[in-house]
Amino acid sequence: MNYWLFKSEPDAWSWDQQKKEGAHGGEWDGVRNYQARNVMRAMKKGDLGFFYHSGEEKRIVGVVKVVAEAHPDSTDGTGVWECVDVAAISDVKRPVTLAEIKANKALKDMVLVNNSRLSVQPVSAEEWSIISRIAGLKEKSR
DNA sequence: GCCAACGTTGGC
DNA sequence: GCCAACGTTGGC
Repeated sequence: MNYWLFKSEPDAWSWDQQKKEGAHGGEWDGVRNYQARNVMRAMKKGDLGFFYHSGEEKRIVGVVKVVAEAHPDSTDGTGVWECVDVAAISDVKRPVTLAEIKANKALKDMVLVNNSRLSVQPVSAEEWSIISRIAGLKEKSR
């Protein structure tokens, strides 16, 4: 099991919209960055990810599950870009802000802290554990 | 609104 | 293959 973080401007694609897609989920489409694409290629069905709102909010607001592994992005005509499908599985009890993450020494190596521009990121098992505890997540979505 | 960081493009 | 110019992202 690996862990990830999906970043989105809520104006472009919000956690509410993600939840409305239900358990079946939908494409994490629109990514046009090779590094982010490669991160998605490494994902396996059943992996978990944090859903992060960038911009005004700058906080983790939910947890998603990878429900389909990398496949061509239906919004791309060139055949270059791929995406995974993700489904919302849980709200966080308490959102975890970027400020909190930055203030936590154990999280100083997070990609979110060091390469904030990467829109799809890996999260280590340790980082996942720390944040999910702060977020008040239930055991099954850790 | 500004700017740093990063990626892409295109001329050479 | 290098690098300047430019565009975008996202935090502040």
